[in-house]
Amino acid sequence: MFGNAPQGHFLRGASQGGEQADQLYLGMLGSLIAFLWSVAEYLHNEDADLTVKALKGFKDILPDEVRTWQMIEQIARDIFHRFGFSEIKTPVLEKTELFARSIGEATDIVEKEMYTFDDRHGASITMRPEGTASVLRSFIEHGLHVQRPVQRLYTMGPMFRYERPQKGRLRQFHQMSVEVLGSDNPKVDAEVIAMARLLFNELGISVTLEINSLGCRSCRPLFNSRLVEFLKECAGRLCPDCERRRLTNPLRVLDCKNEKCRALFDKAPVISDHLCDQCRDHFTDMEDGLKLLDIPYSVNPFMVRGLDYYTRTTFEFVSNALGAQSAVGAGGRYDGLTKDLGGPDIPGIGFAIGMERLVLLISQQGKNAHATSIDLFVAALGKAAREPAFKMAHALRVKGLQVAIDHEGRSLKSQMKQAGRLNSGYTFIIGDDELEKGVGALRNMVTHDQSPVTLPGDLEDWAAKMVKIIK
RNA sequence: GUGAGCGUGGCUCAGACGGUUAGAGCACCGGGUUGUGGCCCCGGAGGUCGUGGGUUCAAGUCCCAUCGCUCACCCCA
Repeated sequence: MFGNAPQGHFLRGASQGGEQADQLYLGMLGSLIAFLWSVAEYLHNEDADLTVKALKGFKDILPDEVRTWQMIEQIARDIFHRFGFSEIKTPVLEKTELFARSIGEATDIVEKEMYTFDDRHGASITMRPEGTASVLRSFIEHGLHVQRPVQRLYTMGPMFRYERPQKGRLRQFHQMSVEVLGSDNPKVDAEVIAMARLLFNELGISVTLEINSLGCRSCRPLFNSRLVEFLKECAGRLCPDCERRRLTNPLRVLDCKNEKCRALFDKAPVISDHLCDQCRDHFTDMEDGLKLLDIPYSVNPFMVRGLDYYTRTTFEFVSNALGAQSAVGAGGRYDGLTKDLGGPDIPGIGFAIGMERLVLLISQQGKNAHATSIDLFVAALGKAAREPAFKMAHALRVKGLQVAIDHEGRSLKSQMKQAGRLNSGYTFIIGDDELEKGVGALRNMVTHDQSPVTLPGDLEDWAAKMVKIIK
């Protein structure tokens, strides 16, 4: 913003400073003009707003909203633990190769959405766009499959994708994701789906479940080639979007909302007709599992996932209250992925839930986070009371109470107001009178009862006594 | 990457056909109660009307540009 100001004027003036006084004078004048110039330029600069704002698509989660996040996380952890899952935390940065190999080179995520850059030694690294790849990398790297035949893991944290932000979609977003590694049993698929279902139920939000099977590496190619062939016959009669998708992402075409396209697709090949025997059995066994647990669902043969690693079971929890980004949670089976990442061939299934979308739903229909509250507000009146009050507040905090205190020397009325705002259970009032008598006033903020409490001789004993009264 | 809508105190928004000191509610601070919260009443602080330019005697209002936000396409959690 000072970029166009004349440069080097000071040096010029200084280096020739021995020559003549008026030259020095001219140099100083030049400096002054340059300074005024840059100030004027600064004042006229259209980017003169000096406030630094968050990056596009990156959002602050303010304290009020954090309470909702904490509630979600607490309920989620509780449920995951009930199902025998353990938390794992992996780094946000990984080698770019990890995602290229797992998600797929040709996917939108890898092609144009990743935050990828070279580190200081020129190695290509990427901020994770999703969680599964990292968890599997860690699983393989530490040989977790050796410790236990079936591992149940979950993780929570930020993910990054460079997309145009819109409702329910940010560049930094957060997921809770869950992985079961080491079993290809279809009942595990049903169990994992049931767990997600339970989480939505306990959060009080209504979502519908859609399931599908994408087949495996032996039967999907056949379906794919039939589909591509079919679409080739439709060429020219499809909507522009579909004409494009026909070549880039054939499965997506079947999901088109255009009526003319839909009419054409009546005769399109359907994945369920092309599943191999094992895949079909797997799917029906999973359906049986869902029925056994009374999990309602619908089969959506057009459901397609944007990550290449999915095989067989895929599923999505959708809501019509989210705008265009209707999926709150989604996942599927990814048998073969560990092998692709250079590890042993271990089957797996998992899902991810988008936190921001969950929060959006909860704000509309879900259960509210508890209001925050504290145990006690210590109100000190007058200079003499402040130091003892400060010591008492600390002693109570050491004993485990949630205590607030005001250091600004405000009026009692103002301090009472603060206590009310903080939802304090009690207020302890100490002023000159109380100091003199050695007795403070403990006010119950709910019943308005006020009772005298002797000021501490021994701080610790006193604090212990107070805890008994208040708790 | 493409398209549309919107930018006025911290938040939600009013501001007729351009016209003189730019308003309200919520929130905040103080007072009414010489030391007692939520309700009520009174007062206060807080805005270069996103930014730059243009038209005009006069621009929050009209025009152009630019930046930002939002929603949608695409794609995904």
